[in-house]
Amino acid sequence: MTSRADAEHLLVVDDEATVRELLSATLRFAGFRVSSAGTAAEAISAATAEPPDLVLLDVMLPDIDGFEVVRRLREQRTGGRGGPVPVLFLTARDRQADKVTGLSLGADDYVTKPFDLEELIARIRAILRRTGGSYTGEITVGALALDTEGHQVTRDGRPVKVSPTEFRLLRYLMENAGRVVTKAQILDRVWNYDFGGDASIVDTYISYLRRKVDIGEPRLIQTVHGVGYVLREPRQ
Amino acid sequence: MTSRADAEHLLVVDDEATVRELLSATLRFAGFRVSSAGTAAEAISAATAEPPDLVLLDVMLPDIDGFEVVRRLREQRTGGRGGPVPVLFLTARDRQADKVTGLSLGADDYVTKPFDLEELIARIRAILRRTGGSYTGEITVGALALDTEGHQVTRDGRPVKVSPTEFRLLRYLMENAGRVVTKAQILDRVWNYDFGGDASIVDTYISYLRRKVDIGEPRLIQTVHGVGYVLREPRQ
DNA sequence: GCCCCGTACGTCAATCATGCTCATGGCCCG
DNA sequence: CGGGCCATGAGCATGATTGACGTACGGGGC
Repeated sequence: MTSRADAEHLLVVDDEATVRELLSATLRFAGFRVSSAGTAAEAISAATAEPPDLVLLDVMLPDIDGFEVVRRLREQRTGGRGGPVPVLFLTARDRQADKVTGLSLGADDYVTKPFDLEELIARIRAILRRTGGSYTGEITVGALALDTEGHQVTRDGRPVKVSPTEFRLLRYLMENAGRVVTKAQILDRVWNYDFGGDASIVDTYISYLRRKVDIGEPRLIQTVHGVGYVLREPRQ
Repeated sequence: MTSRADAEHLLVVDDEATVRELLSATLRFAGFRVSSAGTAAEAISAATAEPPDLVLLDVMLPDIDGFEVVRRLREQRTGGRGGPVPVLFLTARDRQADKVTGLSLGADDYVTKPFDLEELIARIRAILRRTGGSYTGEITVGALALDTEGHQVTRDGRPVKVSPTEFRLLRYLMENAGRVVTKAQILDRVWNYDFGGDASIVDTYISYLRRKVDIGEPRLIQTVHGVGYVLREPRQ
């Protein structure tokens, strides 16, 4: 799944190496191709070398500010698909956010640090979808459909009401349909990274999901004893 | 959705880089192609290079005043569609407004800073519509219809009286029908960008709207717990 | 033209209602 | 027997609603 040649190409720009690496690793795992840069100058040359489909940009950089970077990127129309590169801003939660808030309404979006990685990936996909990428807002497995933009789940076309956590869990399972995911992976991706509780919460939520969305035959959410869970359509 | 080659082309002229970026990002997201300029001289050369369909012009520029810019733009008949370029003036709320009002130059319009972005986009579309664009002034979702030009809302054909803020909120929800929008997004787009208050005001206005326009079945304004709100027609 | 008043609107805070999250623990299956 | 399943309920976060207050605006009287 990682780094296919046709995968979307992201450019991560942040001066903190830790953040940069965390992001790069996560995004690569999520199936993107990722470059990174620690300064504005690096960012611009990287974008010139290989035009990204999306730039993740820390607003506060050591050399010049993020807005200036955006301007320069756009001057060179470095968008991987022809148009201006969309930019997702990374910003601290303080008042800097306000400025960016205004700035970021739309193709440009923003997230405040510390951010939730699932959330981040969702935003990235939303932007790519809007700017002509190949993502559709809908994932389908068997009779189940999940609309990420509308936050709606349907089974055989009928809407099913699910809570936010249930939604995130189901989305994760559907994104990884056919692949077994461990409880640890689920905890990492679906719950906040600072979640302190017990992993058995995953059992509980799997149970909730089964009751709500997996009541018909065939069963889609399957347990792999001692390993984890997998959502798949049994072979026909 | 962004920046198709056939999208309307706007030119943003403002000497404050922040405002310029704010506008550019927002308008790009709204589907326009956008150029920008920080001075009158830049504006004129940009308009010559690629004739815009509409100019957004700050009245107070460092080099020469906005009206002079308009005169020069029109001398060169730089309108993207043949006629004189329509201009949307950006002005402070104080005395400047009167001057612009007095101008009353046909297709032109003005907004006072601080403006809310939804309002701005609506005005832009209104002008483009008048000058030959393709936008219609009406949005419909289910039994609800909203006339962006006449500032009128009807439910099953019967008019509903809504306040200005209620109108902007409903318009935003209708423009994003089927997509969940967070309270933060609503605050960003529906309230002035310098609104400092609490996000709970959104709840309040949702409540107002429901009482006024969402009293029949099926309910169109739905709450997505922990995420935001969405206006949609339930599946049939 | 000026002032006064009433209405409408926007904002905030308090209260109430909802429903979500998560720990616990008993039972069952592999 | 360990791992998984799921019912239960406490505590908490979120949302809905309403009332109160301040202000802007418009109309009418002087």
